[in-house]
Amino acid sequence: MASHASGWRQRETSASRNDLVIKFSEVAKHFSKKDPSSSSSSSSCAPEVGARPRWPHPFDYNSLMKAFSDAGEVEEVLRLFREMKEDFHCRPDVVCYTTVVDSLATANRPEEAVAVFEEMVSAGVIPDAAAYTVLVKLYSCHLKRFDRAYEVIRWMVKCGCAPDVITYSTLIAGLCWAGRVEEALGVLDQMLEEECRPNVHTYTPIVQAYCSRGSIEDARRLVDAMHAIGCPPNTVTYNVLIQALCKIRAFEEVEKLLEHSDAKGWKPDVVTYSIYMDGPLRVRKR
DNA sequence: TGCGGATTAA
Repeated sequence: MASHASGWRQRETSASRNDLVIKFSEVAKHFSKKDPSSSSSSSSCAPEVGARPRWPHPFDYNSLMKAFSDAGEVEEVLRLFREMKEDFHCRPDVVCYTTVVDSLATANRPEEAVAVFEEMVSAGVIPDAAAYTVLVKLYSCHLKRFDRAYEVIRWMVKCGCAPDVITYSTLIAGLCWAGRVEEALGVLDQMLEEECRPNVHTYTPIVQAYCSRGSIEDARRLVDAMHAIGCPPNTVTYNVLIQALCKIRAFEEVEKLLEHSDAKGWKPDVVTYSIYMDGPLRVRKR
Protein backbone atom coordinates (compact mmCIF):
# COMPACT_ATOMS: atom_id res chain seq x y z
CA MET A 1 0.00 0.00 0.00
CA ALA A 2 2.90 2.31 0.72
CA SER A 3 3.98 2.35 -2.90
CA HIS A 4 0.96 3.70 -4.71
CA ALA A 5 0.34 6.84 -2.71
CA SER A 6 3.91 8.02 -2.95
CA GLY A 7 3.56 7.27 -6.65
CA TRP A 8 0.73 9.81 -7.03
CA ARG A 9 2.72 12.39 -5.22
CA GLN A 10 5.87 12.06 -7.27
CA ARG A 11 4.56 11.75 -10.76
CA GLU A 12 1.48 11.32 -12.80
CA THR A 13 1.82 7.87 -14.27
CA SER A 14 -0.86 5.63 -15.61
CA ALA A 15 0.38 2.95 -13.23
CA SER A 16 -0.44 5.02 -10.18
CA ARG A 17 -3.85 5.81 -11.60
CA ASN A 18 -4.48 2.13 -12.10
CA ASP A 19 -3.49 1.49 -8.53
CA LEU A 20 -6.01 4.05 -7.45
CA VAL A 21 -8.77 2.42 -9.48
CA ILE A 22 -7.90 -1.00 -8.11
CA LYS A 23 -7.81 0.32 -4.56
CA PHE A 24 -11.14 2.01 -5.06
CA SER A 25 -12.86 -1.08 -6.39
CA GLU A 26 -11.50 -3.09 -3.47
CA VAL A 27 -12.93 -0.60 -1.06
CA ALA A 28 -16.25 -0.48 -2.90
CA LYS A 29 -16.50 -4.26 -2.79
CA HIS A 30 -15.69 -4.29 0.87
CA PHE A 31 -18.43 -1.86 1.71
CA SER A 32 -21.11 -3.38 -0.45
CA LYS A 33 -20.43 -6.74 1.19
CA LYS A 34 -20.35 -5.38 4.67
CA ASP A 35 -23.39 -3.21 4.58
CA PRO A 36 -25.93 -4.05 1.90
CA SER A 37 -28.35 -1.44 3.23
CA SER A 38 -25.90 1.43 3.06
CA SER A 39 -27.28 2.63 -0.26
CA SER A 40 -30.61 3.57 1.24
CA SER A 41 -30.49 7.03 2.70
CA SER A 42 -32.15 7.96 5.94
CA SER A 43 -34.87 9.89 4.18
CA SER A 44 -36.00 6.84 2.25
CA CYS A 45 -36.81 5.27 5.63
CA ALA A 46 -39.12 8.14 6.49
CA PRO A 47 -42.71 7.18 7.13
CA GLU A 48 -45.35 8.58 4.81
CA VAL A 49 -46.58 12.06 5.49
CA GLY A 50 -49.73 11.83 7.57
CA ALA A 51 -48.68 8.56 9.20
CA ARG A 52 -50.19 7.77 12.59
CA PRO A 53 -49.01 5.46 15.34
CA ARG A 54 -50.78 2.17 15.93
CA TRP A 55 -51.52 3.08 19.51
CA PRO A 56 -51.90 6.55 20.98
CA HIS A 57 -49.16 6.02 23.53
CA PRO A 58 -46.09 8.21 24.10
CA PHE A 59 -43.83 5.34 23.08
CA ASP A 60 -45.49 4.88 19.69
CA TYR A 61 -45.79 8.59 19.06
CA ASN A 62 -42.15 9.07 19.83
CA SER A 63 -40.99 6.35 17.46
CA LEU A 64 -42.90 8.02 14.65
CA MET A 65 -41.83 11.53 15.57
CA LYS A 66 -38.21 10.44 15.70
CA ALA A 67 -38.45 8.90 12.25
CA PHE A 68 -39.86 12.14 10.84
CA SER A 69 -37.29 14.14 12.75
CA ASP A 70 -34.46 12.09 11.27
CA ALA A 71 -35.90 12.73 7.83
CA GLY A 72 -36.03 16.47 8.51
CA GLU A 73 -39.83 16.54 8.41
CA VAL A 74 -40.36 18.92 11.31
CA GLU A 75 -43.90 19.79 10.33
CA GLU A 76 -44.87 16.14 10.62
CA VAL A 77 -43.20 15.96 14.02
CA LEU A 78 -45.23 18.95 15.16
CA ARG A 79 -48.44 17.57 13.68
CA LEU A 80 -48.04 14.32 15.63
CA PHE A 81 -47.09 16.20 18.76
CA ARG A 82 -50.28 18.29 18.53
CA GLU A 83 -52.36 15.25 17.68
CA MET A 84 -51.18 13.25 20.65
CA LYS A 85 -51.99 16.08 23.02
CA GLU A 86 -55.19 17.43 21.55
CA ASP A 87 -56.93 14.53 19.88
CA PHE A 88 -55.85 11.71 22.14
CA HIS A 89 -55.22 13.58 25.37
CA CYS A 90 -52.06 11.56 25.58
CA ARG A 91 -49.52 13.30 27.77
CA PRO A 92 -46.09 13.50 26.17
CA ASP A 93 -43.25 12.31 28.38
CA VAL A 94 -39.61 13.52 28.53
CA VAL A 95 -38.62 11.42 25.57
CA CYS A 96 -41.35 12.88 23.35
CA TYR A 97 -40.57 16.43 24.41
CA THR A 98 -36.86 15.88 23.79
CA THR A 99 -37.52 14.55 20.30
CA VAL A 100 -39.61 17.60 19.45
CA VAL A 101 -37.16 20.09 20.96
CA ASP A 102 -34.24 18.50 19.12
CA SER A 103 -36.14 18.42 15.88
CA LEU A 104 -36.88 22.14 16.13
CA ALA A 105 -33.33 22.95 17.17
CA THR A 106 -31.95 21.03 14.20
CA ALA A 107 -34.38 22.83 11.90
CA ASN A 108 -32.94 26.12 13.15
CA ARG A 109 -36.13 27.14 14.94
CA PRO A 110 -34.62 28.04 18.31
CA GLU A 111 -37.51 30.08 19.73
CA GLU A 112 -39.95 27.26 19.17
CA ALA A 113 -37.49 24.72 20.57
CA VAL A 114 -37.15 26.72 23.78
CA ALA A 115 -40.92 27.19 23.95
CA VAL A 116 -41.49 23.42 23.80
CA PHE A 117 -38.87 22.88 26.49
CA GLU A 118 -40.66 25.40 28.69
CA GLU A 119 -43.96 23.74 27.95
CA MET A 120 -42.48 20.48 29.19
CA VAL A 121 -41.37 22.05 32.44
CA SER A 122 -44.70 23.76 33.05
CA ALA A 123 -46.50 20.50 32.30
CA GLY A 124 -44.63 19.05 35.28
CA VAL A 125 -42.48 16.74 33.18
CA ILE A 126 -38.99 16.55 34.70
CA PRO A 127 -36.20 17.00 32.15
CA ASP A 128 -33.47 14.36 32.16
CA ALA A 129 -29.86 14.66 31.00
CA ALA A 130 -30.84 14.06 27.36
CA ALA A 131 -33.43 16.83 27.47
CA TYR A 132 -31.01 19.32 28.97
CA THR A 133 -28.30 18.27 26.53
CA VAL A 134 -30.53 19.18 23.60
CA LEU A 135 -30.77 22.68 25.04
CA VAL A 136 -27.03 22.80 25.52
CA LYS A 137 -26.65 21.78 21.88
CA LEU A 138 -29.07 24.49 20.79
CA TYR A 139 -27.17 27.23 22.61
CA SER A 140 -23.67 25.92 22.07
CA CYS A 141 -23.68 24.42 18.59
CA HIS A 142 -26.49 26.29 16.88
CA LEU A 143 -26.64 29.72 18.45
CA LYS A 144 -23.08 30.06 19.83
CA ARG A 145 -24.62 31.51 22.96
CA PHE A 146 -22.15 29.92 25.32
CA ASP A 147 -23.28 31.99 28.28
CA ARG A 148 -26.67 30.36 27.86
CA ALA A 149 -25.17 26.91 27.44
CA TYR A 150 -23.27 27.29 30.72
CA GLU A 151 -26.43 28.55 32.33
CA VAL A 152 -28.32 25.43 31.27
CA ILE A 153 -25.62 23.27 32.81
CA ARG A 154 -25.73 25.22 36.08
CA TRP A 155 -29.48 24.90 36.01
CA MET A 156 -29.44 21.15 35.53
CA VAL A 157 -26.95 20.74 38.36
CA LYS A 158 -29.21 22.79 40.58
CA CYS A 159 -32.12 20.53 39.66
CA GLY A 160 -30.15 17.48 40.66
CA CYS A 161 -29.49 16.23 37.15
CA ALA A 162 -25.77 15.76 36.63
CA PRO A 163 -24.37 16.66 33.21
CA ASP A 164 -22.88 13.55 31.62
CA VAL A 165 -20.25 12.86 28.94
CA ILE A 166 -22.66 13.70 26.16
CA THR A 167 -23.62 17.01 27.75
CA TYR A 168 -20.01 18.06 28.12
CA SER A 169 -18.94 16.70 24.75
CA THR A 170 -21.74 18.66 23.12
CA LEU A 171 -20.57 21.86 24.79
CA ILE A 172 -16.98 21.12 23.81
CA ALA A 173 -17.98 20.50 20.20
CA GLY A 174 -19.78 23.84 20.06
CA LEU A 175 -16.79 25.66 21.53
CA CYS A 176 -14.44 23.95 19.11
CA TRP A 177 -16.54 24.85 16.08
CA ALA A 178 -16.53 28.43 17.25
CA GLY A 179 -12.73 28.30 17.44
CA ARG A 180 -12.70 28.54 21.24
CA VAL A 181 -10.34 25.62 21.77
CA GLU A 182 -8.75 26.89 24.97
CA GLU A 183 -12.15 27.24 26.55
CA ALA A 184 -13.03 23.75 25.37
CA LEU A 185 -9.92 22.47 27.12
CA GLY A 186 -11.14 24.19 30.27
CA VAL A 187 -14.43 22.30 30.04
CA LEU A 188 -12.43 19.12 29.57
CA ASP A 189 -10.57 19.86 32.80
CA GLN A 190 -13.84 20.45 34.55
CA MET A 191 -15.08 17.07 33.36
CA LEU A 192 -12.00 15.37 34.71
CA GLU A 193 -12.41 17.15 38.03
CA GLU A 194 -15.95 15.87 38.22
CA GLU A 195 -14.76 12.40 37.32
CA CYS A 196 -16.85 12.41 34.21
CA ARG A 197 -14.78 10.33 31.83
CA PRO A 198 -14.26 11.83 28.38
CA ASN A 199 -14.49 9.55 25.36
CA VAL A 200 -13.77 9.73 21.61
CA HIS A 201 -16.69 12.08 21.08
CA THR A 202 -15.14 14.47 23.56
CA TYR A 203 -11.67 14.51 22.03
CA THR A 204 -12.44 14.34 18.32
CA PRO A 205 -13.87 17.86 18.05
CA ILE A 206 -10.73 19.14 19.75
CA VAL A 207 -8.56 17.30 17.24
CA GLN A 208 -10.72 18.86 14.54
CA ALA A 209 -10.30 22.34 15.99
CA TYR A 210 -6.53 21.97 16.12
CA CYS A 211 -6.53 20.81 12.53
CA SER A 212 -8.69 23.61 11.25
CA ARG A 213 -6.51 26.24 12.81
CA GLY A 214 -3.45 24.57 11.35
CA SER A 215 -2.02 23.25 14.62
CA ILE A 216 -1.32 19.84 13.15
CA GLU A 217 1.35 19.12 15.71
CA ASP A 218 -1.15 19.62 18.54
CA ALA A 219 -3.60 17.37 16.72
CA ARG A 220 -0.99 14.65 16.33
CA ARG A 221 -0.04 14.94 19.98
CA LEU A 222 -3.63 14.71 21.13
CA VAL A 223 -4.26 11.64 19.00
CA ASP A 224 -1.22 9.98 20.54
CA ALA A 225 -2.31 11.04 24.00
CA MET A 226 -5.70 9.43 23.43
CA HIS A 227 -3.97 6.08 23.00
CA ALA A 228 -1.95 6.68 26.13
CA ILE A 229 -4.92 7.54 28.33
CA GLY A 230 -6.97 4.57 27.23
CA CYS A 231 -9.38 6.40 25.01
CA PRO A 232 -8.17 5.23 21.61
CA PRO A 233 -9.01 7.38 18.60
CA ASN A 234 -11.39 5.74 16.14
CA THR A 235 -12.01 6.03 12.41
CA VAL A 236 -13.70 9.42 12.76
CA THR A 237 -10.77 10.82 14.70
CA TYR A 238 -8.28 9.53 12.17
CA ASN A 239 -10.39 10.84 9.31
CA VAL A 240 -10.15 14.31 10.80
CA LEU A 241 -6.39 14.03 11.13
CA ILE A 242 -5.97 12.49 7.68
CA GLN A 243 -7.96 15.27 6.10
CA ALA A 244 -5.68 17.85 7.68
CA LEU A 245 -2.59 15.94 6.58
CA CYS A 246 -3.90 15.75 3.02
CA LYS A 247 -4.43 19.48 3.05
CA ILE A 248 -0.79 20.07 3.82
CA ARG A 249 0.09 17.31 1.36
CA ALA A 250 1.68 15.08 3.96
CA PHE A 251 0.66 12.02 1.96
CA GLU A 252 3.50 9.90 3.21
CA GLU A 253 2.32 10.35 6.76
CA VAL A 254 -1.23 9.51 5.72
CA GLU A 255 0.06 6.41 4.07
CA LYS A 256 1.82 5.43 7.30
CA LEU A 257 -1.32 5.97 9.34
CA LEU A 258 -3.26 3.73 6.98
CA GLU A 259 -0.56 1.14 7.01
CA HIS A 260 -0.60 0.95 10.80
CA SER A 261 -4.35 1.21 11.21
CA ASP A 262 -4.73 -2.45 12.19
CA ALA A 263 -2.07 -2.18 14.85
CA LYS A 264 -3.64 1.02 16.16
CA GLY A 265 -7.03 -0.61 16.32
CA TRP A 266 -9.05 1.25 13.72
CA LYS A 267 -10.36 0.55 10.23
CA PRO A 268 -10.39 3.02 7.36
CA ASP A 269 -13.90 3.52 5.96
CA VAL A 270 -15.53 5.17 2.95
CA VAL A 271 -14.89 8.61 4.37
CA THR A 272 -11.21 7.81 4.90
CA TYR A 273 -10.70 6.74 1.32
CA SER A 274 -12.78 9.55 -0.02
CA ILE A 275 -10.55 12.06 1.77
CA TYR A 276 -7.44 10.11 0.93
CA MET A 277 -8.15 9.86 -2.75
CA ASP A 278 -9.38 13.40 -3.05
CA GLY A 279 -6.17 14.83 -1.61
CA PRO A 280 -3.63 13.52 -4.11
CA LEU A 281 -6.11 13.88 -6.99
CA ARG A 282 -6.67 17.50 -6.20
CA VAL A 283 -2.95 18.16 -6.09
CA ARG A 284 -2.50 16.42 -9.40
CA LYS A 285 -5.22 18.47 -11.04
CA ARG A 286 -3.31 21.71 -10.49
C1' DT B 1 -37.98 -1.68 23.13
C1' DG B 2 -38.89 5.05 22.26
C1' DC B 3 -34.89 11.15 23.52
C1' DG B 4 -29.08 13.93 23.41
C1' DG B 5 -22.49 13.52 20.89
C1' DA B 6 -17.43 13.83 16.73
C1' DT B 7 -15.55 13.04 10.15
C1' DT B 8 -15.80 13.35 3.92
C1' DA B 9 -18.35 15.42 -0.74
C1' DA B 10 -19.45 15.69 -5.88
